[in-house]
Amino acid sequence: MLSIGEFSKICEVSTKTLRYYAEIGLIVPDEINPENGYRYYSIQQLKKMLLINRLKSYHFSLEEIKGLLEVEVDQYKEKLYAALHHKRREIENKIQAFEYTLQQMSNDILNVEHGIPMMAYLDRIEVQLVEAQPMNILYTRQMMSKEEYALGYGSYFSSLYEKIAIDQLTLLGTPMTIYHSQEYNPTGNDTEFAIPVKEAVKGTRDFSGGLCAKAMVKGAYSELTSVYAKLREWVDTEGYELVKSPYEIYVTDPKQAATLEDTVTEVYFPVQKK
Amino acid sequence: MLSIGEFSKICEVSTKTLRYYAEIGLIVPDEINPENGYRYYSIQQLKKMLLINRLKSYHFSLEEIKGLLEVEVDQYKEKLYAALHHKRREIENKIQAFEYTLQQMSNDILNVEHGIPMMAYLDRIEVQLVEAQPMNILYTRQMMSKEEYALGYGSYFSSLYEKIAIDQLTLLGTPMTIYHSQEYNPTGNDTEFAIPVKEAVKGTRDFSGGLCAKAMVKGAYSELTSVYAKLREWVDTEGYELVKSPYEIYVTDPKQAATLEDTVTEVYFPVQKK
DNA sequence: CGTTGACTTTACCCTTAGGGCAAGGTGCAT
DNA sequence: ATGCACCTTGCCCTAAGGGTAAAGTCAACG
Repeated sequence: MLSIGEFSKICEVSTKTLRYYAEIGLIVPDEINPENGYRYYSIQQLKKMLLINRLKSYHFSLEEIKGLLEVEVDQYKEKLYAALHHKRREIENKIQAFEYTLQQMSNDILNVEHGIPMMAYLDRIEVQLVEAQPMNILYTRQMMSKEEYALGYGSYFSSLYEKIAIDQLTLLGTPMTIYHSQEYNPTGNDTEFAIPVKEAVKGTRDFSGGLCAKAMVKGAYSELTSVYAKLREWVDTEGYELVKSPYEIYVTDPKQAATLEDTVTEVYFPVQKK
Repeated sequence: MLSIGEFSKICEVSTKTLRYYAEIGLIVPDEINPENGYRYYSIQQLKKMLLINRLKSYHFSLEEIKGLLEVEVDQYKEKLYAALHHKRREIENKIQAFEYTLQQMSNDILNVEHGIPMMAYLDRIEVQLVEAQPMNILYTRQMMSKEEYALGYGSYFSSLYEKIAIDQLTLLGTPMTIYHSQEYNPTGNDTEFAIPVKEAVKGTRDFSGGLCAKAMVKGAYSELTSVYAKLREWVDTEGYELVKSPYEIYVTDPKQAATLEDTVTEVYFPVQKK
């Protein structure tokens, strides 16, 4: 039997950590002296502790590790296998996210190097008041979570284009997205994908148009939230109010644009004077 | 002036977050109604808030962001530039660390696929009692933190080899490291790098040898801590005690070994019967 | 046998970046 | 006047321990 100090030195974890692990039931000393409360660990527990350390180094949470260690023997192998694969995916995703961050950063670093303040582009966003023409649109509408958003964005337009091709409809504009949810809801947003067409067949509807505050975004979508902020600010300070769902028009088809830099998106806020 | 709710919707942050930011002084509403405590944000604060959001997306902590925003105008550009570069390095390091983790994991995943328990290698570590021969070693000794460790590990041996070449000394063995610190200290450890040589010139000393518990590690160093654990366990259960500093001998010169898999390291614990 | 120093115990507060909930006060529209 | 949406403060919660304090315990040394 090893005292907590000996055990901690062998495993290279602090005694504090060992007490914490005992508290949460991750690894409880094999023996506790009932007189003085001293913890004693067995040699067999060494292997368990080293396994915990390894799983920790793989970024498993203590909760996850505990769950894994409590699995019955006959399921242990499968569960461990699944957990490792799942964690690997998680880490790969984190790496991807970090790499995306690096990309975003590099843009701002370039700007700052050239003496351009990071948020300077905000002042270059121009808002205009325009009268949007009513149209007939082919549409599909559903709730979308943030993940589906990045994933299936293109596929909805694809199915619309497919229908246009099959029914031999006449294109009258570029694709657009209409955001029907009042506020941003992380669990899901009521989103409509649409393409203007000439023929008023089934699956199409009127899109009413009207007075709109309009802003243009060139390049990456990452600045879109800022454009929304800018539009809302404009609507507020100019004494208008939002009366229908905001929408975006993808002037250059994202699938066709050679580089991301060339894409042009227009954001519309249907408004009226307060 | 915008109420906290309006401001929060425009910037896409929660009101809770805005109150928290006011509390820590990151962004304080331009006006607070002294009668009812209502917070009112100005249009100008929008840009600041959007900048905060962007810096947050670059994984700056709120503390760091606050520091950046408080910098005087004449230093702002340089500080921001430095901070962005520094953060980029941090993220690159994180990616590297994650990629290293993936490598480590892949090994265990393979094992589990083949039905080998993850910690099975522990049982294959063999500990022997050996009598180490006394030697004469050329040495250099200093405190090393964990970072220096990974960094300058090779350079210390390089300088020893250089001395051997210049003074035309005769090599009698492969390089070794002696750990003089009793316990692992994160801030720095008393570490000695040495190479056995024939000639007892200045810069060399006697290395006394004696009874040792010895274990061998093949391949990656990542399992070294387990080997230390195993050795300590062995020393404990067999009734020995550590009497001098543990040391490692790199049987295959790390610089020469074609692949990491081929490297062989021996770990020695000088012991005596209790 | 007594004392000292090393080791151990529990208990409490601290960390990040807010989320959740409750109780109570306000502003605006009907 | 009433209702409802909005706002306020205050308290407790998160993950994985670190730091410190006060008090009890162990083993070795003289």
